[in-house]
Amino acid sequence: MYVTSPNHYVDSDISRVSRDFLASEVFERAAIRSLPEESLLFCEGDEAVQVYEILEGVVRTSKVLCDGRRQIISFGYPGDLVGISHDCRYHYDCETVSEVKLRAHRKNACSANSQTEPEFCKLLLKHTAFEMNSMQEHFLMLGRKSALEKICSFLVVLLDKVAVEENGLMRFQVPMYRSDIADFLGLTIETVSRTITKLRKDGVIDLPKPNEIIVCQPAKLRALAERSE
Amino acid sequence: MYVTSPNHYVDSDISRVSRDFLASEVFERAAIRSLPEESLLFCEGDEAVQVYEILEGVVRTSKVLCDGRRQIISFGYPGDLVGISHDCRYHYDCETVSEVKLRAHRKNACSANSQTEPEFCKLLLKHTAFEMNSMQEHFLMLGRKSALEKICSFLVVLLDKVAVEENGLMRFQVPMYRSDIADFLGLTIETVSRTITKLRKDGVIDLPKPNEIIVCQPAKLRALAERSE
DNA sequence: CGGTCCTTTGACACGCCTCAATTCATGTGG
DNA sequence: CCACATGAATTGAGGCGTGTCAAAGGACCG
Repeated sequence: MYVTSPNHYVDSDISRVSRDFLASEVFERAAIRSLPEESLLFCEGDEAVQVYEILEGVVRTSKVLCDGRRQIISFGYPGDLVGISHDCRYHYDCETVSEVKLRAHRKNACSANSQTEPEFCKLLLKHTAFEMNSMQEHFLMLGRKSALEKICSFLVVLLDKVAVEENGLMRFQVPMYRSDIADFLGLTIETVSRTITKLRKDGVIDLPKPNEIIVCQPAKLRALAERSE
Repeated sequence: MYVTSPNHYVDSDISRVSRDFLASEVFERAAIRSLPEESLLFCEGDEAVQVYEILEGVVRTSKVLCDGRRQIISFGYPGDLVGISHDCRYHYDCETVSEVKLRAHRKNACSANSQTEPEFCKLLLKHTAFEMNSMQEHFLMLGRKSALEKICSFLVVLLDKVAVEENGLMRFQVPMYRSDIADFLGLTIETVSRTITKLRKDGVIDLPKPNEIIVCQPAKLRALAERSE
């Protein structure tokens, strides 16, 4: 999952398409695995044999600098693929945020044969090309948005992705820690917390629990995601 | 071109591979075009018919927010591909930085047929997967590095990519404006200028002209790219 | 020589970070 | 069922890095 601005040209069915296609029997039977929360799926540098498809739960992909600074690349939700590699090495870490169920496909961009598996290659291509668009949107946010805009953009994405209506209000879970959000948005934990508190005090959102958000004013949240004032 | 940290697993031949392969006669004869500096190649939203391969010169790809804030996604150097799209729309602008010669290929990720052109699809896949790695490195920089680290990382990439030795010192051109560098690194023009001046005063680099850099202490430059002090 | 555009430099403000303490949520053992 | 421990989230005070605004310098060109 990447934080994207509203004026993008989304092929909104790509993840569904991916899921259906991978779930089909075109390829070898894929192994389904379950992992508890906060467990490591793979590391930067590991041999990238498999591509993983998230079926349930949330994962995070990240890179770290030698001094410990971390940048979370993306949060992977059901339907997302992680681990695609062009050279049979993973270039980032992947860990579970919550309990996760996933399907492992024993082919990758490097090992797939374009002659015998053209459809698989085309699927991976569409997926990576689509993901690149999302990453480009995320660039804009990391490089050019304020803390408030970043947090609001992040919440808007979750709102559109996983929120459920309840008494006319949209409610959703935030399964990741504040530190994950901070490392995803290029902020500190404290700034994330302060910004969320500000949104709560302004009546834009409500926080029944730290990991649960109710959006009281979705339009305002979306507006704040675009410009600071 | 993305700013990358040194501890990445690079298939350093990918751009050469791309160039050789696309230059071959496997596909239809591709049109070669020349463009003057500061001209528009395509816009976000345009129909993405073609993929472009840079032969000479430098291009920049960028996205802009409605209020004018801009983020440069990448600088494209000879051997790079720009314009790959999964849904036949370009999702960013592409302009020339210098005079540019390029080859236009009349196929894209969306229009290519994986059955009849498996090699082309595989090539695009390898290219996009490779570029995703570079973008992930760039995330780390945008989100977690200081101005000094950003500038040094940027200069190190140029050093490794285009510098030539002269009297035992590495020298290279910086074809883009300070504003381009600023929008690429998520800084302001003034901060870019101040940081470059600091590097000059510290004796790490020399600036015979604003657009020409001599690296006096490459090791120190590389060290500064990793940690602020 | 004058105009234009880019770059550099300076003064100042402010947003976010740092460090530290407090509050809160959750789980455990008595 | 309630103290206590643990780890996360929140809140506060203060400093620093980078942005903002403005002006000066420099390169290039007609």
